[in-house]
Amino acid sequence: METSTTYHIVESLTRAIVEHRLLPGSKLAEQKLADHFGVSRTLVRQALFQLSQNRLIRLEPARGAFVAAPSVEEAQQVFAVRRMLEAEMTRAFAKQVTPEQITALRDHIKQEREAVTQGDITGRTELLGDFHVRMAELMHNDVLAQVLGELISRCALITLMYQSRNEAEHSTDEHVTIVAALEAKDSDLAVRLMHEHLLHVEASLTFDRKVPTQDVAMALS
Amino acid sequence: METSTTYHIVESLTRAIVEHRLLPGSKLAEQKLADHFGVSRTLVRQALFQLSQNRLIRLEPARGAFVAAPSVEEAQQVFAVRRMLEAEMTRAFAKQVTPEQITALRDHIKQEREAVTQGDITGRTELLGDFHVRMAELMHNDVLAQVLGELISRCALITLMYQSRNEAEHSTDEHVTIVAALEAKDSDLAVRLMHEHLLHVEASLTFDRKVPTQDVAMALS
DNA sequence: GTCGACTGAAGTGTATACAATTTTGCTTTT
DNA sequence: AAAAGCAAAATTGTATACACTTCAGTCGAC
Repeated sequence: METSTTYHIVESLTRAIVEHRLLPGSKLAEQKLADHFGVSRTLVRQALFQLSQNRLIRLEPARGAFVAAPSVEEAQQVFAVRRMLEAEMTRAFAKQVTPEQITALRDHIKQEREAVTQGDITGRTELLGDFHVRMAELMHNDVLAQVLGELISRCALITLMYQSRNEAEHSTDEHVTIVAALEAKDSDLAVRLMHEHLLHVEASLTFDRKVPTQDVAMALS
Repeated sequence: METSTTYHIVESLTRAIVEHRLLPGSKLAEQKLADHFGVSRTLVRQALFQLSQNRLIRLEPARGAFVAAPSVEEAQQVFAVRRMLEAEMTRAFAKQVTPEQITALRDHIKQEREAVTQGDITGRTELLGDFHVRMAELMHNDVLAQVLGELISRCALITLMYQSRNEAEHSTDEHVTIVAALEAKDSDLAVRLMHEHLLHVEASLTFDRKVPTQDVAMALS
């Protein structure tokens, strides 16, 4: 089936949503999008369906597509799942870790730092999430990498909404300590650090919840 | 957007694939399906896209849709993820278990036994998988239930291919012991039993691998 | 003045038409 | 006889047309 044109629309809309150029609750009219991208509604509908699978928009029958306004409760559930999954992933990783893997993770952390210092908000959020996916990839388990990727992108909207620069730096620091524990093959420590890391990230999200912002945005659209 | 008609097509094709009335590798021509269901290609294409997300078919650009032939390696990766996720799920479940939850799980096991004794192969495979999803639902974590459901349906094809009646009975027995450990709030035991249970299921799949069957089917179609 | 029904505009859901690609079978060549 | 090339048929990809639902605004009744 088709991929490239539809994929381009998906990417474009994803960026717009994730960069908050499209606010939660906004209506995404098919014809307007079709005109904007210079294609027919057919391709737009394919893209919208794909975005709905990514939870970035929600589709209401006969009413159309709307930018998703993920609830904090859903994000908490996602983090509960991530703690379950990533704790055990970390344990398995520590048991089969190689020097090359450590190097790869340290390289990744370097990229994180650059994004944080340069104030690249979208980039840093993506990289902070990719650290976890990178671990899965280094274990050569594609399924794990994909499931984890879906979980992370599922609350990317929320993460972006609430994450401050301070917290981003803190996350990178924690990544460093996790890699250190992995290098030392101290699996119990690595697992504990990963668990706490995910608790910290979740806590930073739920603290300063700006729920009103969402609702106002919805009302205005 | 639309749901009911497309959903019907998805369900119908899913059953056909899972019941091996459509063999792995078979071509799914859009017009033929459209004629069969009495709808236009538009709805068929929507259904096919959805099935590709469920990994039941794979879409090749400009070539069409084919029933998926999942590899044993992929199934092994799925089971690795399930062990990570479900071990921790079981631990969390044991810590907050209520008598009502135990009753619900025992009810489910009763259904499993009926399907097994009646020789309902498709039903029993579905129910054996649903036991695990049921646990997630009883924890009131919708995200967990959904992720687990996707993982399980992802290798439903393989499970169906290789599971014997003996193994189905064994699985039900293990479910019983897991529930018993949960009732006793022995979380370490429950976790260990769940872990071993998943190892057993995976082992039963990889033992008598009939890989040639797949390839022949693909060649013939 | 407010609430409710009606009417037209706008938007989604499905079918069909057309364009582009792939597949197939025949012909031709070596 | 086997392989390569070509043309027609079949199939997928995209656009458009039409039906049906939802939404907005107005008019009328109370």
